[in-house]
Amino acid sequence: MIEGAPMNRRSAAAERGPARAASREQIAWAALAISDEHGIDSLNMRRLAAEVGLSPMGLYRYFRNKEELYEGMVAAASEEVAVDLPEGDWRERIRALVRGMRVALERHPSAVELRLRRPMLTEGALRVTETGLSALRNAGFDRATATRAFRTLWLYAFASAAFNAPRAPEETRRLARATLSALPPDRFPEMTAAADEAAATMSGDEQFDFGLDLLVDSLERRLDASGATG
Amino acid sequence: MIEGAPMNRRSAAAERGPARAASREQIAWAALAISDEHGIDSLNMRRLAAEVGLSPMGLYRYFRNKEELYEGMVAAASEEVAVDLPEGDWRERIRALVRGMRVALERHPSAVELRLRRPMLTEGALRVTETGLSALRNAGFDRATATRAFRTLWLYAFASAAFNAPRAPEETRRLARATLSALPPDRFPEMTAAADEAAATMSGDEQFDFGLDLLVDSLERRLDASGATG
DNA sequence: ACCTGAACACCGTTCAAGT
DNA sequence: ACCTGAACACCGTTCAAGT
Repeated sequence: MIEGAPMNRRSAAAERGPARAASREQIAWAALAISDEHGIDSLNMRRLAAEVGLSPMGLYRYFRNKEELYEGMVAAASEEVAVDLPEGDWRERIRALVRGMRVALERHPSAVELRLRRPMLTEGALRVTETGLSALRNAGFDRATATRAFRTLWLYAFASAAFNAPRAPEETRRLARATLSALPPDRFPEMTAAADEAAATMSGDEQFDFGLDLLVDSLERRLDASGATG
Repeated sequence: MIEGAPMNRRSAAAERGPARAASREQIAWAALAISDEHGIDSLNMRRLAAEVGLSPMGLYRYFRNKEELYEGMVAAASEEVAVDLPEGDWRERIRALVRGMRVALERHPSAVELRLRRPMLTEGALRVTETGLSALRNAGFDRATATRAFRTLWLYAFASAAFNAPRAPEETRRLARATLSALPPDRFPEMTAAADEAAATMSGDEQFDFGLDLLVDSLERRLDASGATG
């Protein structure tokens, strides 16, 4: 929960209209649901208002404008990242956190798109960073390295959710495979030969873990090196 | 050049109107310029038409609809990635390519945003991938590893351009620093202590190179390992 | 055949009018 | 004081009317 939003409206006038909205947060979730399913451009105030049982203008009591609604959506989505990490090895802890980020972000592609437009320092997002920094610091990284490392992992999770999670993975792969193998081999020798492999890298757990392992392996190596030196 | 667009309109009726558009590509570049500077939402057909000296409806002779204009913009931006790599060490070659991607993408933030909505297999983009795959294959990676590795590097370049290149870097850092250091230290001990370091990771070459080195170092290690084994 | 202005169906938001 | 419907200033795109 981000703030003490009014949760007591429903009892007052519940029967009228469909699914009457009770709070900023509930409206933000409804907005997320619409734009995750139909695309961010299909979210409009009139549609959202109907969804939560308000007049279009009624929304402006909860959000000053659409931009503020967007902020609420990002805040809602970032609440969903799991921050209870397994005990034990720091590599497994950080891997679990980054995997959890990706899962949550893939569920809310529109939140990723909104985050792209402007950094949003919501409490949910800060909690994730705090958890990641803490895991890395406890592993033995100095403060500067830990912050740079977490930012890199954070970027990787966002990138995977943003670019490696198409709405229709199978269709995307098929299209990519067809396009690549139809290229002129004299100018695109590698891609025509690797059409299948390239299509396979455009989504999926295997690709995600490949990159995550690259990052974590390097970090481990640096930690060992600094431990040997200092 | 992506296709043989008509380049000979200017001579026909050049004097009328400001900067009369001569081709699909020139219009796409004008659209990129507008949306890179003022944000993708500020790009509209009426404004673009005025910019290139056409009536609003005149644009529809070049692009069937706005979506097709978007495609043209992504195609134009991907032409700008440098694919002439330095001779020598594969690590320097691949680093140069990924750095070049980031530079080009940062110049065209709106193209990154558009690419997010849908994969776009333009010739310029495919040329970049072909170059990267070729560099990795020549270094000795097998086909499957080379494609997964390039996809990871590709993701990293896009993520850096998308999330680590704010329109106003200094203001973003200042805001982040202020927000983080104002957090309650009992619940956010790491972030309040690392506010300066965290703000520094939100943009800049140092952060970019940190992550790029993590990836390239790991790849080098795998190459050595596979060479020792096979 | 080519181009265009008026028009239509939207959408975010203001504002005066309701209770 | 709270809510809302009409209205305004947009925007993408259709379509009939111009040349």
